[in-house]
Amino acid sequence: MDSQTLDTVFSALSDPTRRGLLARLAEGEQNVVQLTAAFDISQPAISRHIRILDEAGLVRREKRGRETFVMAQTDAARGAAAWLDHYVRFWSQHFDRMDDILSRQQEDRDDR
Amino acid sequence: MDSQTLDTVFSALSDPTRRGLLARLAEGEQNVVQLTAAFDISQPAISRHIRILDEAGLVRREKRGRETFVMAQTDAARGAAAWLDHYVRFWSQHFDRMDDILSRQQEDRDDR
DNA sequence: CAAATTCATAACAATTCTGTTATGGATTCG
DNA sequence: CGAATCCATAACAGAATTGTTATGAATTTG
Repeated sequence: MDSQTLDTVFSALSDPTRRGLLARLAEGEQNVVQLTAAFDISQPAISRHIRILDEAGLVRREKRGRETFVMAQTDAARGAAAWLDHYVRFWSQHFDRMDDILSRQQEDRDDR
Repeated sequence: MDSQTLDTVFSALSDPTRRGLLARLAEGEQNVVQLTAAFDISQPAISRHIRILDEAGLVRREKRGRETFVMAQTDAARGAAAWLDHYVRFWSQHFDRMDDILSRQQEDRDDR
C-alpha cells in the first residue's frame, strides 16, 4: 500500500460521519436513501462522503435501476490496518528494548 | 477510544510528512532540528506537525534545556489499530457468511 | 556578556473540506 | 404518459489545513 493510498484511506477514516457509514454498511449493503436517513445531513453531503469512501477503496458502489447500493470493501482497510500494526509493533519492540535497558540499569544499581 | 480521538488520530496519520516523522521516531527520540533536517519544509511547519501528532497522542514532547525531544507514543496508535482491526474482522465475517451463503446456493444448484 | 542556537508562535496566503440549496437526468409507479 | 423517486453534480459559503516568513523568548556557547 503506497503512501498516497494511505493518505486517502486515513483521511477518509478521520471523519465521524464516514466511520458511521462504514459501521452501518457492516450490516450489509444499503442504498443512498437508506444511508441518508441514518444521518442528520443532506443527501448531497452523504453522496459526497460515499464518494470519498469509494475513492479510498473503503466501499464499492453498484447502480441497480435508479438506486445506488453501497457496500463495504475490506482491502483498503486491511492495508491501513497492516500499516498501523507494523508501526505499533515496531515501536513496541523499541520500547520493550528500552524497558529492558532501563531495568538492566536498575539491576546494576541494585547490585551495588 | 472515543470518536473524537479517532478523528484526531486518523487525521494525524493522513499526512505523509507526519507518517514520515513517526517512522523516523521509531528509531528513537529526536529533537526538532534533527527532524527538520530530514524533511524539505521549514522548521515552523515541522513544529506544527509535531504539535498535531502530540495532540493526537501519537508522540510526546520533552523539553530539555533549549531543545525539545520528540518520542513516539504507542497508546493512541494502538487504539486506532484496534478500531480498524475490529471493523476489518467484522466485515470479513460478514463477507465470509456471504461467501458461505453463495457457495451453499451453488451447491444447491449443483445438487439439482 | 555578546553571539549563536533552538524552537514556538503570530500573521498571512493558497488550497482543501464540508456543508448547504438548486437542479436535472434516469428510472419506476400509478 | 405524467408524477414521484433516486441520486449525482454544480455553485457557493464558511471553516480548517498547510505552507511561508518574521519574530522573539529561552538557553547555551565562546
